[in-house]
Amino acid sequence: MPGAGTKTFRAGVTARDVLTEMTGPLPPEVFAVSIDGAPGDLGAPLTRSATVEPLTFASEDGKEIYRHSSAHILAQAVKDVFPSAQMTIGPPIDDGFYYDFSFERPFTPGDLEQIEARAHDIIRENYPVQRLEMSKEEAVRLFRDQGEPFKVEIIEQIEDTVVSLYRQGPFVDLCRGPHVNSTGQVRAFKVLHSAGAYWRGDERRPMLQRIYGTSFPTRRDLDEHVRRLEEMKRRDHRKLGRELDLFSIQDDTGPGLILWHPKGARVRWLMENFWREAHVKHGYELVYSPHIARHELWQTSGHADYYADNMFAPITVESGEYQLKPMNCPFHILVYKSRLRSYRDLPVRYGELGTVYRYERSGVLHGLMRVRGFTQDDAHIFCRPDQVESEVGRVLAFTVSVLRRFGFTEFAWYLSTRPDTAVGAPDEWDRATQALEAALKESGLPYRVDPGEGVFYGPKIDLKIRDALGRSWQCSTVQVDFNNPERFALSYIGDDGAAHRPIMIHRALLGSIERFFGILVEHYAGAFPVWLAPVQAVVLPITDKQADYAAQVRDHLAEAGLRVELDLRNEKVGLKIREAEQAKVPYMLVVGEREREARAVSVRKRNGADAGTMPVAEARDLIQHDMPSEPSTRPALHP
RNA sequence: GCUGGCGUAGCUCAAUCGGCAGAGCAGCGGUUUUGUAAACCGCAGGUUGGAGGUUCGAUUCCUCUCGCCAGCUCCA
Repeated sequence: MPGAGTKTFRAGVTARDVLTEMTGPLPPEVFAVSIDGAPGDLGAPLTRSATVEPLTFASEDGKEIYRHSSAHILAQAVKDVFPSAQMTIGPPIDDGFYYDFSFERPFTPGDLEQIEARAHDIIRENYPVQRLEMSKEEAVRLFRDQGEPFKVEIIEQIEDTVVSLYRQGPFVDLCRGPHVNSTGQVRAFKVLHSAGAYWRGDERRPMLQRIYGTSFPTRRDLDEHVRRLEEMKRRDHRKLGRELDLFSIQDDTGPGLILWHPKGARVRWLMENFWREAHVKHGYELVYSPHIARHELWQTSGHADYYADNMFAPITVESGEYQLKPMNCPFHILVYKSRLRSYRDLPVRYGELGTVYRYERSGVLHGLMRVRGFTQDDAHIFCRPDQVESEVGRVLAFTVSVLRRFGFTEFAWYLSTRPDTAVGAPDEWDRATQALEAALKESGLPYRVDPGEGVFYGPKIDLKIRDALGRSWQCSTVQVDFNNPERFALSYIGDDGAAHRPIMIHRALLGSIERFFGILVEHYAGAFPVWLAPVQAVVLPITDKQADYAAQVRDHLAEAGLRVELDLRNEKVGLKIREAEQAKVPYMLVVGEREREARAVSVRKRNGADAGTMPVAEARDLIQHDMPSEPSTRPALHP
């Protein structure tokens, strides 16, 4: 940093003065500072020696301040346009900010336009942003006078005796801060949309009107972000699912239940074949279990009590009540229990693509991402306590290799520790948590600890993957379970001849096949990699004089195991290409008179790339080399 | 589940103030034998999500209901 160094100032000097003194006039993009690592206002007075650094939008802290100030500008604009709207809260969020208002009706698109126009004025007017401090009583009086009951409620819950407020022009809001130096420092500002939200997220409390917006340091960054939002829309798996004829969800079937069409089903079985082969290679045994079971089984497992809200109602049959399964674990446990186990047998690894049904509230259903019937790529590992670490290590390596195969290379790992309400002895928890942590360390994977976020029955590791648009999705999870071995009285005979309790590890790599498929559709924008493409190549004869030859080409490739189609329609090749492009077929093999005479094909790759004319065998090799050569997955921890 | 918005042909969308429901694409029939992202002509396609109500008359207004969308909440 230019001007880095140490200098002595009089107490009470502002951060701005310190920076100016040491590095010269502040560049306009600096709108706040970090003081010993904590974000602060440019105008913050310094009372003791500290390290002062400029903050810009480039840092996470800076981005939050910028968006938080943007939310204040939004609130000021709303109050100007609709003085009767009451303010509540307005925090920054991942890609922007929102502000919740209590208002007599929902905001219309026209309202939002007016609000945005007013916000632009406020930015242009460039009000200085000023921090004020006052006693709680004074602040309560101020907001009560201004008719802001929600602000009063917030202040009354603050424990400090003094609260801070920020003023910009005539507008004042309660806020911890920090904020930008003046409203003009927010450059590119956009109101996005509005939706209802409850005060404090509680549906028994008043419905508020939330306005979402976003802001960036330059118009270009904002445009880029808007383009990204449009790209997300373009890739929406619900839209592509219909356009590519992959799946449907129909009213006649019911919400949250998926119909897999032939093309989608083909991708699914390719995913599943790979999954099964990879699991067998990694020492798993595959099992199958029924979709319903006696309700008593779910009482034993505990689901009937703690998971009841997510279960479909039991089905009454002559011999009692049966329950549609929301989980696979009890079945795998019963397979384990079907005979006596020796310590030599462990670990036992059971895997299943198990379809489960869960009652999800109607408002939360979303395409393939949140459904009522889905297939978990589930497995349960029964092992000795001393095997937990190595088993978890194996799972981590396996997970990475499988996800890489599907095209994901960026991972974020999370270790969740003991929550407040938990079963199992604390020292058991400590040992298991240490085993998980050791496995992460051993694997060389960077991870974050989420304290208290574990499941009640044991600690867990979660993995989030980043997709092509930079969004992250949680798919994989590895969970240690102390509870079920206890509930089902699982045991194995140790080398001492006595019975011992095994530890159970639940794990899913893809999470749900449906959801993971949806993520793949969006990640690839429907253009699946060749190994997953429902149709890998289409043969396009130019006239029906090449029909016989085109059929030979098709047969040749099909015999080599490729998924190939033949387009014999009486249409111009331009149309056939257009439709193959729209279907995102990776290879188009055009055959006209020239190709027929030369026993060749003209290869066009999807997105227009011309790969030239070549013999059929060469085209076959070209396509085959565009796929991973075998389904095996070697551990590949380091991307 | 809650709040708001929206349901018109297979898809994308029109239809003034309550006055005969329409287009493009897809489909079907024909013509065309075609060289790297849309040939031409014609035909057919609808209980306007469903039920009820107001009205001489409802896609349009009202009630209920089902579904979808954006959020909230939830997410072992």
